[in-house]
Amino acid sequence: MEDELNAEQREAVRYLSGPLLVLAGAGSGKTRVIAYRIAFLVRHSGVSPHEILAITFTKKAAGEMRRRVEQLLKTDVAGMWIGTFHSVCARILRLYAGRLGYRQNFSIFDEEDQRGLVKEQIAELEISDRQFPPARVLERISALKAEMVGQEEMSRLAMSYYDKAVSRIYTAYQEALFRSNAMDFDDLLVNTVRLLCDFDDVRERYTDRFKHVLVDEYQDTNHAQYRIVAELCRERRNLCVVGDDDQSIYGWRGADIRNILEFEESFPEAKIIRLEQNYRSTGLILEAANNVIECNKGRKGKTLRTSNEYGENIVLLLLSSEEEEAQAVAEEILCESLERGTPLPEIAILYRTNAQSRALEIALRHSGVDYQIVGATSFFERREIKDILAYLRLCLNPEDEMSVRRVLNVPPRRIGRSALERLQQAASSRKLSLFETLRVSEDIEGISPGARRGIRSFLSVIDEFSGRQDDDVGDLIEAIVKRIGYREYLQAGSSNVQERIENVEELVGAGRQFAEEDASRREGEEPTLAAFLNDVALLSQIDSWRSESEKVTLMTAHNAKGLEFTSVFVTGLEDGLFPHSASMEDEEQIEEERRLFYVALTRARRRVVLTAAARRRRFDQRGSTGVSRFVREIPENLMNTRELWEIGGQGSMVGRRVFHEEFGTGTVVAQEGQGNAAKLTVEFSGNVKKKILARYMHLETG
DNA sequence: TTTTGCAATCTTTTT
DNA sequence: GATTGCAAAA
Ligand SMILES: Nc1ncnc2c1ncn2[C@@H]1O[C@H](COP(=O)(O)OP(=O)(O)OP(=O)(O)O)[C@@H](O)[C@H]1O
Repeated sequence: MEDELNAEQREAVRYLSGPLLVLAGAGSGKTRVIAYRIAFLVRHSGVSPHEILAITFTKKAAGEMRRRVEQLLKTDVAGMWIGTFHSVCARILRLYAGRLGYRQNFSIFDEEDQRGLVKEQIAELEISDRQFPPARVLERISALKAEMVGQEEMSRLAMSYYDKAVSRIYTAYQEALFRSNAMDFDDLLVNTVRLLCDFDDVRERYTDRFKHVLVDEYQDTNHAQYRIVAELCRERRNLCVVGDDDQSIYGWRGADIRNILEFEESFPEAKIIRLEQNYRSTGLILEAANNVIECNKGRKGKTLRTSNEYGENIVLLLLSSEEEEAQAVAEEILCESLERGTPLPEIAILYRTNAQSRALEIALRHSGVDYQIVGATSFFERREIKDILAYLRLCLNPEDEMSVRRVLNVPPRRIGRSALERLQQAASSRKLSLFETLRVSEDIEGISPGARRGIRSFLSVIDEFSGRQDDDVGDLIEAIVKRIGYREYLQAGSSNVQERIENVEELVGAGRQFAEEDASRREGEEPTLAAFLNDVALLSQIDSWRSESEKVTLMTAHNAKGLEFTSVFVTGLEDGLFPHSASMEDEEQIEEERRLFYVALTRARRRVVLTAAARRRRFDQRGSTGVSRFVREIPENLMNTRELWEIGGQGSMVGRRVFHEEFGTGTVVAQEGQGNAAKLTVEFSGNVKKKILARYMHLETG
């Protein structure tokens, strides 16, 4: 088994004398170290799988890791805990949430729930939601939680008007969550830290159990996650983390790159092993990627070499519009697949923002290239699915206010805005949860008889099914759908009836499958409704992706983290898009964008194609956009540029920066005609104006 | 109360 | 260019 490792990897696999950081660049076999290390521990160090905790970035990565280890050991490792921080925390909290005053069956609020709840608090506090957009406030709250700054601390620290308002919202939000017996994503981490710190017996249970802890993608952990790791390793100190500071791309959601940069300070006796051999990419791709990432400051600094072939140049395609860019990508993919025989699943199209997928989809469909999109609206985010899930959540936890609000009147039960308002008022004046208020709604004035009947019928549904939480999940879903007449409801109203009904059937199927799933994949956990809801709430976008035969994959660069493809297309490489304009004011944020570009480049084994469009339709009318600065950081001799853009393309060139061989750089002030035949009036430096045919100009790329 | 239609606002990335 | 929010009509 060990001959599939190089000397440094082997050292990392075998090192057993305390905290270990494997710090290494892209494609250097870090993830492989984790898998082999687990196998090594089990086979040669007498560690039982049951005593190992491994953290991956996604559920999908966890599944692959488990499979890899089982392949190496040729036995199953059912007892090993492997999953994301969030799923591991949820599992611990299912047992111990009671210690923190929650009830066992707490709900996990997804982003939509969170936003709704924040919004509600803002309204209740009579704060302007124009001045404090819920999404921004939520971002802020989430960042605070990731940093483990509690409400009390925040209210003490808040000095500015803005922070004081955020602090009040934060407090109200936490109280509302607690009233709903619910946790958001951040609470899962924060509450686990509290549990491990404040309850010795709980901590001991897990520190006794987990003799070894391993963490992949350590560069994207936040402070709360660091605390969890630190608590779990407090005594044994058998910790192995792997990561690459140059691939830290989640700073914007609270990930703290210092976790990896300052690992030695946190764990003073730590050993650091560097891997310098890249097994994934061609020499040229690596050289390009290295040149880009070297523009960042404050790095650990790493060497990365490869003995793979040097390979072919990167291709840079410059197009006039988003549509042409997409078409060019589609054509290039057809070529590649026909001429070189690259299988479509070995090709990925990456982009900065999800919105970019649209044009690509149209072009691919047009060219008859099958594709698969990661992200977008996933199955479990569809309205009909979330409706049913809300009922399931209520079976376990009727205090879940967001779910009550979601489905109290779905299907319609004549409980409209006025009735809901009454209920809400009564709830807050009597200090009851919304659900409890429903129970006593008979004594509440101003509710129409129809609405009263609706409330009774809603309550009877919930009562009926909360007694049946132990049913097979699939059966339970089917029974609920029947009981509330959900199919009929869909049939009567909405668009896409067929599709929606099929989705409901698929959910029933997913429930059945969950109930039957073999125990090893669940690490010995029972297939309870709570476990099902956990799973669903904590799915990540990439989890639904399986490399499918004869399909190219489209996804954001973020989702491509950790993956590899023979051929990678990185699209939309314009200043303002990648790097994104929202990140362009701040040097640190630009560096994160650069790391993201580095991640994108290093996904490729053999071929990289970069594309940019001169014009792009966007509602927030971006001004002059040139080719991304990141592209210009790649040495020119490593790229073959194909300028396929028509300089005067469709639409106006006025305001664009252009370049002329003789006169240099200027700005277009007027245009007659279209395409390369257009006559452009260009103002060059020193107020020199010239009228020149577009075909003699170049679009300024920088 | 529900449905429909228009308007405003928004997208950067996601567990 | 779509989704969500709000107002008016049924
Ligand atoms: N010692 C080795 N010999 C041959 N191939 C290897 C070796 N180690 C790793 N690889 C291969 O190199 C590729 C990258 O490995 P892996 O995904 O573990 O790297 P990584 O450092 O986690 O990458 P990244 O940080 O870019 O996600 C994989 O295809 C893996 O199979």
